This record gives sequence, C-alpha cells and structure tokens, in this order.
Amino acid sequence: MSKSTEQPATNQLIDQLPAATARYLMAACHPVDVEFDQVLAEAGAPVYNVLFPTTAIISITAEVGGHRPLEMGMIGFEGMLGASLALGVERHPMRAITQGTGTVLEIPAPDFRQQLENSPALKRAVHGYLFVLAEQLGQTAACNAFHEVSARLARWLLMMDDRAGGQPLVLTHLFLGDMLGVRRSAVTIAAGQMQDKQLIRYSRGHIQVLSRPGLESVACECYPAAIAAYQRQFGCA
Amino acid sequence: MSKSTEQPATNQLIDQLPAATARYLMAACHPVDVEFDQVLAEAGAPVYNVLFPTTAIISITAEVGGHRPLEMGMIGFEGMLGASLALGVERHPMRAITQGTGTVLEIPAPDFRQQLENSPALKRAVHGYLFVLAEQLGQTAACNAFHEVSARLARWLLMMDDRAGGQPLVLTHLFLGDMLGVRRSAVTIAAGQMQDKQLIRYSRGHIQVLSRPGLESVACECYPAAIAAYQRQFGCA
DNA sequence: GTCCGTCTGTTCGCCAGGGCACACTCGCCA
DNA sequence: TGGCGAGTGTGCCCTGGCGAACAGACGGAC
Repeated sequence: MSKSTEQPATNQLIDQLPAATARYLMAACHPVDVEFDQVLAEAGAPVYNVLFPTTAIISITAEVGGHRPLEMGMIGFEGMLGASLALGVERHPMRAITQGTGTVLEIPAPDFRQQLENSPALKRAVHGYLFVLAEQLGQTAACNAFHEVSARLARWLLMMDDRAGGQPLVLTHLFLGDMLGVRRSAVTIAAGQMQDKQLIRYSRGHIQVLSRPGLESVACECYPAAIAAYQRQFGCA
Repeated sequence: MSKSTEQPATNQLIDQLPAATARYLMAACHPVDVEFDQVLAEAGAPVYNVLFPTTAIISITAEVGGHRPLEMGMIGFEGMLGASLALGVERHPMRAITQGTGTVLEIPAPDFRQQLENSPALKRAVHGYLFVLAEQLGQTAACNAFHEVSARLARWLLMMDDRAGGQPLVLTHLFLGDMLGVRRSAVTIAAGQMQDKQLIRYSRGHIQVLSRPGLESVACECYPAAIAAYQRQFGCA
C-alpha cells in the first residue's frame, strides 16, 4: 500500500493531448489532495475550478427530494470534472463527491476557459469526453432500472478498481448502497456472496478486489459497454 | 383537431437565435413528416441529419440487452436531435424514436456542421441545449429509480402534453410501459385511476389530458424541476 | 354484418428489494 | 480495560412491481 504502484500520477485526458498543449495545461494546474466523501460540486452551483483526477475518484450523483443521492457516473484519471465549461455553461449539471482519497490536478475556471479558447485540441478532447459521459449516463440509468443488485455491485467494483490502480477501495456497505440506490443490507448480502466466492475481501470500510475475471463474470454487460464507449472515442482503455 | 391550434409550427431553439442566424438556418431546413414509433437514430450510428421538431415529439431511449428500451429524455419543439455534432462527434449517443406523428425540420449533417462553424450564436444555443439534456437525463434516471409508477406516468403525460400543444396523445399502454420501464398492466392500473379521477381520458391508443393541475398534483417533483432546468438555460418555458 | 387483430381490464402467483430492528464485532480511545 | 461507535450480519414482515395468462371490447377491413 505504501509502495508506489503502476498507477499513473497523471491524467489520461491530458496525456493524450498534443505535447505542447498538455504541457501548457499542466503548467496552469496544481495538485490537490481530496478526502473521502467530500462534496466537490453541487448541482446547479458555479464551476470555480476544473479538476483532473490522477489518483482520486469522483462520483457524479443525481438527487431527488427525500432520497439519498444516486450515482450516475464515475470520473477517474481517464476524465475530468467541470467539462460543462466547454459548453459555455458555468454551472455543474449534477452533484459530485469524492471516493476514497487521492489527488486531483486543479485549474481555476477562468484559466481553463482561456486555454479552451486557445487550443482547439483541448476543446475537442473535452467535447469528446462529454459525449462519453453522456453515453455512460444512459448506460447507468438503464442498468439501474433492469439489472439486479449483485451484477451492478460487481460492475461498480470493477469500475472503481480500474480507476484505483489496484489499491484497496475505501468505502462502507452503506455508502455502496447509496451509490447503487439500494439499501445497506442488500449490499451486505451481495458482497458477502462475492467474498464467499473469493472475488473480493473486505473489512470495516475497506474492500480489496481479488479476482477481476470472477467479478466480470458476475457483472452485467454494462461494464464492457462502458469501456467500449470510451475506446470508441479515445482509442484507448 | 383539424383546426390549427396555438401550437407553433416552428422550433423554439431556432426561434431564440438572432433573426439573421435563424433565417439562414431555416433556409437550409426542409420539413419532414414522421410517423409513430419510427426509429430516427440508433445508438452509435452516424448522424446523417439533424432534426428540429415542430409538432413531432422524439424520445431518447437507452437499451440494455434483453430488455425493451427505456426512455431517458424527450425532445419536442423546444429541442433538437443530433446535437452531438456540436461536440465534434458524428455518432448518436442513444436510440431515438418518434412519438405520435408530426413534423420536424431536417437539415443534412454537413450543412449543419458548416452553420455551426459560421455562427457562434448557433453553437452557443446547441451547447446550452446539450447541457439541459444532460440535466434531464440525470433527473429522469433518479426518477426511475425512486418514484412510483403513477407519479412517473403523470410526469410523462405532462411533458408530452407540453410538447403536443394540447393535441391528444397517440400511444398505447404497452408503449407507455416501455417508456417508463414497467409492464403494460401497471400502466393500465395507474392510467385507470387517473381516468377515474377525471384527469385524463383514453381509448384504444389515444390519450387526452383533461386536468393539468390534477396531473401536476400526482406527478413527482421531477416535472417542475425539468422545466426549471430549461428556463435557467434559455430564460423561457 | 362478420371477422379479426389490437387494445384494455383483471387476476394469480411470485419475488426482489424496502424498511426496520436488533445483535455482534472490530478498532479506537479514554 | 472498559466503553463506545461505526461497520457488519441477520432476521422479520411488507409492498411494489414482474411475468404470464385470459377475457372482454372496440374498431377497422372485408
């Protein structure tokens, strides 16, 4: 856990920009550590900063009155928060909270807007990411409507594991239940079955993925679909 | 039904453009009649034409294997289909089908792309609409997860009625069930209760809204929320 | 008028998941 | 070392909605 892993300390969306563009953008960014369950954005609130996660993971959630927030999308080192600036909108469309701890690259909204003006390549990348995010939203919504808890849990763990670079995940059954829109004990049961099958191991708010292939066989087809959507747009995983 | 109503024969997204821009765009459009349950776009398929509904209504649906498509968003005279071109993406993110019959203004994708290049105002409008659509997606997803059938049905009827300009809606319980992601007889029961309360009247594939206030009291808060989201962006209903 | 297909009404069994409650246990802290 | 609180295991009853099946009813086609 303390030794450095293969997890990149950079952001993939930035990395695939032309070198000069990426350097220019990075020069305006500074790294910030975020903590677990921190609210990074409220729905409808102004975008003050744009965040490019490196080791951090961000969840996009939708809320309706009287219920806990439901996860609609996940942002890790492959994406960004605040992309709506590239639509000329200065508000966040949804709520965003952090998963676990980690680092993001932060750039003030005015600086980012200026770089968007100056770099067609950057604008193209952000626009492409917005499209992928929209596809992910639709996929997740249909998944929540039709797939059962265990399949959704498996998919969620895989998506988190992808973005955490093999680090143990820091989250409780209660938190997981919120993300999936189910009650806590439903998660306890599904997670218990996965632990029995040696797919994961967990204890008091820490989950370790043991068998990705095993999880993939439990997960619904929404997991490969989400990866394919990203690949179609950016040509890499 | 044959007499012309207050329903505008134009598209609101076009109307709120600067006059010259709107004229230029309209000149490149030609009206097309669409029929009930016609597939206008498949998920991932190329965008050949951009459509601006005037009297037609389009549903955006998400699919997962083995289940019928689930509605994620609705496009009427306030919106457009094919907005992803403004993200530089030539594919549709989701499936799109028609509701009832009606007219759309159609413009070939290359022509539209060129107009986007030439008109910052048009690009701004389309980008803003994309943002609203994203908000609507999130809202709908949370609504599907948490709200019960009758509330969602009421919301859906209100949204359709808004876009149909008071015309009777042409759709069956089966079709409605697909949109809401529930089975046909669940719709029959919910719709039957609404008919008992004189909120709607229906017969063999035709539904007439009788009392909007009544429906609004049954619908969940997602209905006013969706309207507010549009107003925030465009300053009108 | 007769036929037939579509749309609607209704029922029955079934189950995933909700809501709630309570017990246990691990790790932390006084 | 004892207490405490968060996290987890487990049980209960209940409900909304599913799946499937069948019957009636309306409307268009012939």
